[in-house]
Amino acid sequence: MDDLLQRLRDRGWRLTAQRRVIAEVLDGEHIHFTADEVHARAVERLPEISRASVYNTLGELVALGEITEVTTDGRAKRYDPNAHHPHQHLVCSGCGTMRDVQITEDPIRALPEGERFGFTVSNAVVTYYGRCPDCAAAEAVAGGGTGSGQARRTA
Amino acid sequence: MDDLLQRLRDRGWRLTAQRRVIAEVLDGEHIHFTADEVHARAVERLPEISRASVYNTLGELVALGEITEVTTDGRAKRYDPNAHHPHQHLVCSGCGTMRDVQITEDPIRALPEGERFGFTVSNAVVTYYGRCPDCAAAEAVAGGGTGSGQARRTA
DNA sequence: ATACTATATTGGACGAAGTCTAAGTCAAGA
DNA sequence: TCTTGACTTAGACTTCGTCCAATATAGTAT
Repeated sequence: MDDLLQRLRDRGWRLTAQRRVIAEVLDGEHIHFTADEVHARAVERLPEISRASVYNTLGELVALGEITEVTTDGRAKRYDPNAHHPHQHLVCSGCGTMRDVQITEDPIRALPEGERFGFTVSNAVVTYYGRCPDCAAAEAVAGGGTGSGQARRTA
Repeated sequence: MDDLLQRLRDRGWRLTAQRRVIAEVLDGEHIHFTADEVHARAVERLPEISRASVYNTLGELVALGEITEVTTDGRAKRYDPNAHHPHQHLVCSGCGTMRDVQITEDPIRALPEGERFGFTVSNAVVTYYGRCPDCAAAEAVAGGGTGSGQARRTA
């Protein structure tokens, strides 16, 4: 973590209390927080920190390659501190929880030359969706619906 | 397209002018529109159609499996009418263009049992990122910058 | 053809997520 | 210590999407 702060200082970052706290929050957990979650935890240590600073700092860390932005569905972006080890994500379509996973093959090899349309393909993001044990259990209790949820609003 | 409307009627859909127009818009193009783009095009044919109806109808079509919702970045969701042929997406990180692509392997098989953490994995989404020929050419002309741009806001 | 009713539509209020701005603050170097 | 440009802040604003009560209407029964 000190590594992170040192790297940032080396790149000309001004080290403010806000940035330090945000770095600490990201470092402490292996969870992928949303910006609001980062803010909530930062506030515990530095009550006057603003949402804008959290957004600014997260954006800068992404631009510097220190963290990765993950957009799974239409919900809030999540920030993945584990940017230095390539991995994919497994997301619960019930509650949105996200886990890092390692896969056994390079997905880029599954894309044949004839399907590249002249693109220079540099990156593949694989996201797995499913139900986490908790949500699966909650569903089993709630009764045997199809599980896809919310086919129609109830007006 | 009549197929689509027929399928929907068979499933008990009430066929309204609004739904017909939305289906027509989706059918006409191979582009993946946002909800607002769908609305804009629907308004041309049925000026009084509301945003709410577009959102409702798109949501229902997704729930019925007739179209697919695609979220690439944190922006508006896009709707992919090509839901009956499984495919993945190739996105240009320069201009955002998106193409449908077919891959040769089932990505779910690349996720070992030990990496599933008790989840019931039902779906895998692969998104390839790269440069389309146009953007690559533009870069070559513009000179050798890193191209990732915008490291810091200029206050 | 008419009436009926569950379902669909509408506009607008509301909410979540994120961006922007102008004014004030402060870390780091001279 | 002084200076200054980078950083932070509050809050207005934008975008995307959802929800609601009131109204309209497709499809069916009569």
